[in-house]
Amino acid sequence: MTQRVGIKDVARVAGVSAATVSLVLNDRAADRIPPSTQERVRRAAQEIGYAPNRLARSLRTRRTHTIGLVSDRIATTPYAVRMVEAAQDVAREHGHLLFLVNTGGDPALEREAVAALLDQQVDGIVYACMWHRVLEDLPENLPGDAVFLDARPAVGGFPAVVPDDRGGAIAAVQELVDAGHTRIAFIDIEEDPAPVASGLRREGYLEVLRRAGIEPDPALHVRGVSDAAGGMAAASRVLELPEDRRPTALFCFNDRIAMGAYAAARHHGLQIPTDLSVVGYDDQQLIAAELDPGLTTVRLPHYEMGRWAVEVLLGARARPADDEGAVLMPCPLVRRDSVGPPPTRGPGRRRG
Amino acid sequence: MTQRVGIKDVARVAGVSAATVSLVLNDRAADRIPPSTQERVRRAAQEIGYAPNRLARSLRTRRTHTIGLVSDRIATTPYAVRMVEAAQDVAREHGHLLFLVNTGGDPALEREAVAALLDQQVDGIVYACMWHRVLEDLPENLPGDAVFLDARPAVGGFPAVVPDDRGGAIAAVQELVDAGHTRIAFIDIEEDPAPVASGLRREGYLEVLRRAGIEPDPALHVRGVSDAAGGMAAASRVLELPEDRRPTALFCFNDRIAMGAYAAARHHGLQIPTDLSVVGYDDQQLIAAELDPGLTTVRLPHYEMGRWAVEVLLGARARPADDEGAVLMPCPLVRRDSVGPPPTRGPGRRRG
DNA sequence: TGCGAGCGTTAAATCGGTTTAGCAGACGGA
DNA sequence: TCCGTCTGCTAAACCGATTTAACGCTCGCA
Repeated sequence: MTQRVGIKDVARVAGVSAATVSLVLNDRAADRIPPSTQERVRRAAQEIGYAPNRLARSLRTRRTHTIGLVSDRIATTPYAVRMVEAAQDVAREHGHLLFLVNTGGDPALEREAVAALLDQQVDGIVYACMWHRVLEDLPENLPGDAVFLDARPAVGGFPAVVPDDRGGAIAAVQELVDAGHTRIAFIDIEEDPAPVASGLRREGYLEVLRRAGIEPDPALHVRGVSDAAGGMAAASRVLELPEDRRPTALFCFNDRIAMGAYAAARHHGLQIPTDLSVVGYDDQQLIAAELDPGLTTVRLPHYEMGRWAVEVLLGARARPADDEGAVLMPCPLVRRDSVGPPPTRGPGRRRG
Repeated sequence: MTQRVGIKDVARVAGVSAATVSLVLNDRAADRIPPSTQERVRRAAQEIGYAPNRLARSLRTRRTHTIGLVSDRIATTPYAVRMVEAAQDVAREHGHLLFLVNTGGDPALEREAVAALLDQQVDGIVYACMWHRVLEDLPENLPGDAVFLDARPAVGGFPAVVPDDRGGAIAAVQELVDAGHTRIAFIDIEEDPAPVASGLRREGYLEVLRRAGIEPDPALHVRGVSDAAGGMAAASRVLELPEDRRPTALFCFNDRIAMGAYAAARHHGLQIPTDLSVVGYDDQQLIAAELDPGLTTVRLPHYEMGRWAVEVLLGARARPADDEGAVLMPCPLVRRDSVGPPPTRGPGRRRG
């Protein structure tokens, strides 16, 4: 695993000094060294397969061309994995290597991870979370130029990017309103404390209703445990409402809830999308694309956010001003086959 | 992001030389330096918050305490993500940092990634694949002490770990036989070339039938595209067989296929597990645990394999002998609720 | 002949540690 | 008193690159 050939070997073969080799290979030679010598050096390097020891280089230049991604669990759960992919892609595009550290959210481990990365002289650190979070306590050794991904520190001054959950919810619910629905339930998740996304998506939901002049019905906002079983239970509750209060469409907090909603619909003999329309959130490939019919949902822009974070970190994208707050990345609607017009025979439209 | 305090600062504060500081902090002082001095040095280091620059240290010691994980896509797909988690865990336990590189399977990128890691002087490289694969061509610059994860190089000499697909299939099908089934279909996937796992799981399937004295019925081995729709189509084909040839149990190549099999069962008015038993493979949380009823499946030991690979790489676990071939990691059966005895009224048992 | 300028190249310092060889001083024994 | 040993510490080399200051040479010109 040791580096065989060094710059001195190249120098010897080319019949010049190590300094010349360095100059040539780093294109600092410009007009100081004649093309003939440059050619000789390059050929020698090529010939003996020279590749500079990046450690030595970094020690001198104080730039390692490495960055660290410290996350709670994103690299180890199937949810937000594309953020890692994006981070890696951008790193590679800029000739950087990516250190990955998972902390499981343990503050002590986080501190330790940041310290280890700093000891390695990384050029920058991205602090990423699996879900949209607001962070009260940060590792106190986090460098000032860290960038936050899918998380927003309570204190200002750090660039941060989070999904536009409110906007995504608006798109989702608008899709249902556009299809003619007026009785739209929001199958939220039950968690304490309520996740940031929950509040924001609810806001979006209410916003669309308001714009459409639909009076929100508190009975249509239910909560369930965030899995298919929970979604099934919660969805059942609204589907069992008396016919005139029953929703014709469900906006589900996430795709797993939606998966449960599908089961509930089956249970109640309702066909999707003929009798009931469903929209999810997250666009989880393993669910949304595999359900039958395919689930219309909102995509979390993990890849885009990952790119943004590392691009800002590496200076390839302008750092937002300190007082700008977190950047909101749009969540696009992904249309599949779970939305249709409300059933004509069913609970009719009231105002829409 | 620069390191403020260096070893010289500690030396100055403690009133000794840098050499002494180094000796003390690396516990090479033993009996050469009196406790009082050691104490003084340590206190000074603590006081000014000294942490050694790992780059400089590595340059001298020729050990970076970093390893590289180059993979096709594991870090960016929800499937085998736990391998990354394991790799990271083991790395941390041994005081190492993990470089992550995804190549998407592109040989040029792979070569480039390996080169970049070697330039960084990593202590070792794990070459990982998303699925159990046999590799014909390796990046030619891969160091001789690389370890393979979920992949087996065609050439020998490299430690490698893969899942025991044959054993997992045996456990799965045995579970069905033990429940009393004799007509068991294998819903395989259709891919060209056939994945290694496909052949191995088929072997396991046939092995159990043989042991149980059940004549394999070629009509019960069908293939479909590897997603829920494909699984539904393929499962439908066997469920539409005449009643006396129809299977009472399905062994599905993976959980997505099984998800489709659930849909097919519903379509044919069959209740799981009363009318039809189903076993999957992979134990994909998003599917197996969320289906209703919960899917009995076989777990791919991603975490265990990831640990194994990095432990071997770091010498924490004995390297298998060169002629041993790939290590087979057991795939445990995960019992949930999709297996029951065959229906009594249904297609009866023939020999079992 | 002497001098300055420009050209091509390199010696040497540097980054921040580790490691080896050895120095200075105290002490003990002959 | 002298020598050897032991104790406690440090100077200096080293890892492998980058970077700066400057050297030697040639050439042109006065």
